[in-house]
Amino acid sequence: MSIQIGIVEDQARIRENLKTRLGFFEEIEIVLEAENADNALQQLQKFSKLTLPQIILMDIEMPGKSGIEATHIIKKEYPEIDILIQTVFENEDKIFQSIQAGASGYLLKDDPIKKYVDAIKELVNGGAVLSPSIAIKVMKFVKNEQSSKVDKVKEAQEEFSLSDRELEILQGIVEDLTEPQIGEKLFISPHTVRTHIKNIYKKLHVHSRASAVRLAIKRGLAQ
Amino acid sequence: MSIQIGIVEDQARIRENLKTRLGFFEEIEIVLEAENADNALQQLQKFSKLTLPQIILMDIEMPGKSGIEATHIIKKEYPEIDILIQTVFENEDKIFQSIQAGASGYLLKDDPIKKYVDAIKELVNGGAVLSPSIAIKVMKFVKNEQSSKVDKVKEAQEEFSLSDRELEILQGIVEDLTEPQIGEKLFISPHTVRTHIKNIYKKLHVHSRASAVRLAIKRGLAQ
DNA sequence: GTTTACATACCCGATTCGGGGTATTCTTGA
DNA sequence: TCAAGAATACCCCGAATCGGGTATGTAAAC
Repeated sequence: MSIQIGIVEDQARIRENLKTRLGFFEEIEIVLEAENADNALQQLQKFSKLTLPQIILMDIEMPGKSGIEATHIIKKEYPEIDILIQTVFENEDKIFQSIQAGASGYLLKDDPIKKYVDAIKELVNGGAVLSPSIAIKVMKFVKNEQSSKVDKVKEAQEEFSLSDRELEILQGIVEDLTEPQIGEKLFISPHTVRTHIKNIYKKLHVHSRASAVRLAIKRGLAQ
Repeated sequence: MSIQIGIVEDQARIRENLKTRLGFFEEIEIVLEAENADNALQQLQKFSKLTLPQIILMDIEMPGKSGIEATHIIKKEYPEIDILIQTVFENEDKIFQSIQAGASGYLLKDDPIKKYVDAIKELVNGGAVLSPSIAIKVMKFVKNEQSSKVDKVKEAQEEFSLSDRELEILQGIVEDLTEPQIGEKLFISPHTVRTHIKNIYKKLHVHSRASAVRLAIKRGLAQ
């Protein structure tokens, strides 16, 4: 039972090349080819549910709708189709937009055809495939999203040159404590709290509690 | 020039198995083997900078320090060493902890040896490698982290039963506009703004701008 | 010794906010 | 028709914040 795939690629030379080379693999059957997204979408309408391609190789840069937009639409109307992006783009924008659109794989155009075949097989088995240079960017993203909370606070504290005391006062602001309440908590006069707040606002370049809270949360100074 | 690797794995049978099978590849040279993290760290101290292994195959579950902890330490003291996790664990906890610790690859123990060799080569070339069933989890994570901003706002708006107008007023609060300024912007009286704010606070269960801003940002109602 | 940063403390007037209310009109759904 | 929600508008008053200042003492670095 061969794997039915589609190829969406605006450049005829590349499309024919892919078709030819993938055609050598008897476990792969090309059932759709399109030169742009709209053409692909039109063709998809003519398939019955049972004969839809299982995987579509999708270019990104095409006239009319981009491959990313097409991915959005296909994943919405045909969720069972897996999209394997094939592209020259290694920049993070395109990578993350593709993932967001629902792509299950991201290969580069200069990856060897063997990699394409392996990827197609993995996708059919419910996995995902990332070219190594893409995988490293994705892992970096994951690492950054999960940076230790403590480290982030320290970094931001340094960025804004806040003293430890000022960070404590800021925490009181974020918790919506009044000046006297912060004073009570830290065993200082409300007047002292007021003075610290003025200094904090100066360092953060804000003029109100609302702004201070917003910045503190967005920049990792508080939760 | 062969690739120098290390193997850290507590189970002797698996360690020997890996060693034997990888030993068949002449582009790979095993220069370190350890039954646990501490042993590996001790051995690493005896290498000169020039002879350190380029890649370490790291198990996760071991007595004493886990492979994840060891990865942390190694990436800190020997940042040029790439860590390839080899493990039975497919759960997200372990995946993300490993990535956070600095691993460049994550393979499963039942992946074929060919995949190990390919992964080793890719890591040396500066890429990263994820087993397909791991890649799909990572991509899901990325997709979730990047959920459409518009969708999130709508969901949260519904969660708090805010009207469209109330959402606009809340945006004005987040932007630190005064009541008269919000009124000017939306062509209504400051009194009207005041009334909307009261309604918003009731729905959000807050009592101040600071709290409203904090909640709005944390819950996706505003940026 | 001097300077800077930090922590502490205080005063004052102006402004805004917050919460207690009041009210009318329009739209939608039962 | 009625009720509820939304949008609009207004009053009152006390509380709290904000920004302009003032000041002293300590510690560390030059």
